[in-house]
Amino acid sequence: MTRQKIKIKDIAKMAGVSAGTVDRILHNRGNVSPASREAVERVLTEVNYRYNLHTSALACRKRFKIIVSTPVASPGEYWSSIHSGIEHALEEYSDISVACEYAYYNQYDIYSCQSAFASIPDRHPDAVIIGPTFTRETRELCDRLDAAGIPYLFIDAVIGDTHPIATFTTDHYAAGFLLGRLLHAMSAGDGTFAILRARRTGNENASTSLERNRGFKDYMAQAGLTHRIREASFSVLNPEENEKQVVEFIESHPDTHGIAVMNSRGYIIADILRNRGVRDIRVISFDLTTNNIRCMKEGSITALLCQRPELQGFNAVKTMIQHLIYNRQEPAIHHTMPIDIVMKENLPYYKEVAAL
Amino acid sequence: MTRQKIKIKDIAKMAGVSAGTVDRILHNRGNVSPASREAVERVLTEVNYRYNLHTSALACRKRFKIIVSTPVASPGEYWSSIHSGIEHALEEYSDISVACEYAYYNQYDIYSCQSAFASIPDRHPDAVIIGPTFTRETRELCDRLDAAGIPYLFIDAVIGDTHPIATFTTDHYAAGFLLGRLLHAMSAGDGTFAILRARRTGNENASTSLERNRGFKDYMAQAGLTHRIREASFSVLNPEENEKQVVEFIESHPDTHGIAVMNSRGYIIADILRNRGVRDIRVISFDLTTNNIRCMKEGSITALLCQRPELQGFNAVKTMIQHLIYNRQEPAIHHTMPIDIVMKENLPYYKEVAAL
DNA sequence: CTGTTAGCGCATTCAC
DNA sequence: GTGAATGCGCTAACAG
Repeated sequence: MTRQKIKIKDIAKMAGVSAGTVDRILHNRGNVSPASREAVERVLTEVNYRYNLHTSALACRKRFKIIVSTPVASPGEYWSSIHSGIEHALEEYSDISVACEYAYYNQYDIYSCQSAFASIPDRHPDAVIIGPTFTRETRELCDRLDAAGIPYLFIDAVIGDTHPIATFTTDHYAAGFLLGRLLHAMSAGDGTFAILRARRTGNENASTSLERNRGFKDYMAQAGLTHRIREASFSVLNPEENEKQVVEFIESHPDTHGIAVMNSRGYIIADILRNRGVRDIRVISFDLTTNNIRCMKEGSITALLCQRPELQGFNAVKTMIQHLIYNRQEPAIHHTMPIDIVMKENLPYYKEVAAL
Repeated sequence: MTRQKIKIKDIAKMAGVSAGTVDRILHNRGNVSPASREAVERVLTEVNYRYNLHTSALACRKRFKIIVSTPVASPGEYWSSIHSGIEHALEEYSDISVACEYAYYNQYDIYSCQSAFASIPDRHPDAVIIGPTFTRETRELCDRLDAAGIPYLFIDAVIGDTHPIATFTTDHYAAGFLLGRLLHAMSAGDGTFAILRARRTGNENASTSLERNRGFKDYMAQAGLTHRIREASFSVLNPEENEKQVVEFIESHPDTHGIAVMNSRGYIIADILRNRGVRDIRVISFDLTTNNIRCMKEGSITALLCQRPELQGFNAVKTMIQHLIYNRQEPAIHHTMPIDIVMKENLPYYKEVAAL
């Protein structure tokens, strides 16, 4: 069981070649004879060589610049958690010379995205981490990065027809389905379920909530409850208007048992209900944002579904660093993050950044 | 914002001493004049020195031996997940020379624990990771380790009057409370709730289930439902006896809406119910064991509460490595793991070891 | 195409 | 108590 740590020199010796040759083969650098390649590759199948990221980084004496381009992060909100995961990873890998620069855009303003993306290739990053919103703009950026040979990966959402080295997302459909299941499981009797949709000016990246909606409705259909779904929308930007609409909805649907809010704006609904003294409607929404946490502590939000944004950010940086140092083409891995069900009782233990 | 990376040489220069002196102060190795110490310590309060685990490990060229002593892990069960977290950490920190040796014991046999623990100090480990069961035996081991100056930490449970460098546990009380909340939220009407307790020969470490029980009952009391709790026990070792008892219980309590199983044996109850065609009783239990996962997929277990065993194992090793390399007394940190609520719908995303 | 060799950056350690 | 020398595992550069 004492599996010795295999080093490049060991492999070289076993294969009857030199360390340099092994290095060239490991990194696909070419300039190797078929005979050497074969010898080394046979040894590699026999031993369990784990290459050493840190010394490797030490020796290659490069400094890497990663540009992170995501929607602007408001403190306490979703993207801010992703960024804290990114910062956490930079700490964890602080022995490797990586610096992150940010290129934020306004996720409701396509022009801001265009201008943020336009500058990225000119800044000559070694890699780019993209939190995409607009399909066309993202695709254009990716085309330019592909052309320049700059690796990139997606975080939170994926845009098709691109070539990321990895992706980190949640299965939003499954999350919506789960929301349906939870809301149903927690609601007795014949009440109805409302989907309250946040209206927002501009081209909001709706695909996330659309997927969640689809999942939710599929659950309800499967449970034979489609006829018990009501739908309405409320405005994020106009609180007064908003409150009126929500109250109106509730009053005209007194049999509402549960409300699903398919983005992180659950607190808006929860606050309105609380202010009106309505306490028998369950509200389930998404993401551990400051406001949602407050509402959960107050009891006005029953549950939140969360997608480990810190871990996404952390792993994005980790993966990119490994790619940059190992510098070898590998098939992209698509990571699907866990969906955590958070309630008042297990909330306290989700605060810390999930380690590692 | 370009926080420069501070190195030991920088500190030495700032304090007007040599790098060697800074190193000795950082690691509390003694042989430093008070003047130098003070100078260096003042600099340390001013700059944010992050010491570099990997170069440090590289330079100190030591091999560490960690002994991991836990209950025997059956494949697919709780301790096995902890061990996979440990193995994962060894991979992640494979640049640092650490080897783990195991010293398993049978958690139902106090003698096996005694003999496993007895041999540990003689094997001269650099550190010990303990998954404790028996209070007295553990305390004796810890005394010997304390005397020998060998650091240790606890995983999964904590024994008092000891001096671990860190602990990793779950708040079992909170988990029991949450289980009560969930079971209640998911059960309409006036049905009753059953606590089915697994009976086991030998001195089972009951403190975990006791805490869960307490939390569960406190939730029920708070919700004014104490009178709706029923209790019974079943035998883990005797399946036939077992089935008879459970069936009897169910039949004599036809108003049972939900069953809480306060350890990972939920599948035993779920299987019995399923075989009898009982489908309207919710079963909630603990841990993502193979059998519980199967039952959740089949729909016979409604939810599982889980405590990230992989992460516990991972972080235990990570923390110990940092301690060994940094080699400096720091106050013990007691980590409380998140309690994950896992249902059929979010189950698939919990399979992978939570990264980093 | 391959072997050799000189660092990389840093913490440690050993002669003074 | 100091400062210079050492070496970790790997890569890059170069001479063959």
